[in-house]
Amino acid sequence: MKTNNFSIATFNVNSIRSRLHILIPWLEENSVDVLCMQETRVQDENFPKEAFDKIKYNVVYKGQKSYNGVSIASKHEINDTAVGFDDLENSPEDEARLIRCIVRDIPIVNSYVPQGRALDHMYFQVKLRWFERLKDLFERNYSAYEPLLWCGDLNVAPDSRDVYAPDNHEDHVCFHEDARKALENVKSWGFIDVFRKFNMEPEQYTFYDYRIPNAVKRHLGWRIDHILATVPLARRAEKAYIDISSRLAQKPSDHTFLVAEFVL
DNA sequence: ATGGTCGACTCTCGA
Repeated sequence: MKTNNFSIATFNVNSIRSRLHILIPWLEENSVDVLCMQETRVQDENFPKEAFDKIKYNVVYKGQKSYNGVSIASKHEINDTAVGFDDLENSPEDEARLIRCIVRDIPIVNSYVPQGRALDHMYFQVKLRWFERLKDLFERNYSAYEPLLWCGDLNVAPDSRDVYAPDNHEDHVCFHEDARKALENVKSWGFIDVFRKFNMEPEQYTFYDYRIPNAVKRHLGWRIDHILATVPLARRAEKAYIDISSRLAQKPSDHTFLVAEFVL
């Protein structure tokens, strides 16, 4: 029976208006229940909602001019949408990086974690703090013993399998020990890496830098996009996989689709 | 070898 199946995907679109030619056909073909998007890079008044209306997807979003921006699309009703953190530090940028909702009674948190720029940059501290604030948000609003999905571009490769030439990237903001520990600390609240549950091999990447020639062919990528689930949901996961079609397309995104499927 | 390419928007920035 199909009725108890639940599928979710995450995709850093790197400008949603420039990626509709990939995004809309992909949704029609893959028909996931939920798609979490990051880096929409569009203000709310200019969000291409009609494209989702046409294929019968509901969509919620929060963006900023030129940078950041997050969105969740679903074939189902989207309930209890909220943006940003529920803390005193919350800023407009946070709201364009964090959106959450409930679909089919499953809470979904979609985040575009700050990249950090450089180890000695103030923004790297902002990044580390972001993971602490996420953990606080999970503790305040959710239970590790109930279904919950945390998806998005987390800008961290969790271990040495998740980046090419790991020895050369120990001082990179997406692989530095402090960044990996910050992610690990949030995971320790009660998340399972759904992709890793099914795929143990190294070199399975969700991001390939535009600036590296033939990065896909040469396996020069990063696994920085993630789908994490609390234990009661993770144990219902059936499969998870990376769909690289978006990186191979004409006018590709630098990120791929990441998909997870559950039997509820 | 320490670059490269995109996208949005100014003539540069962020990834």
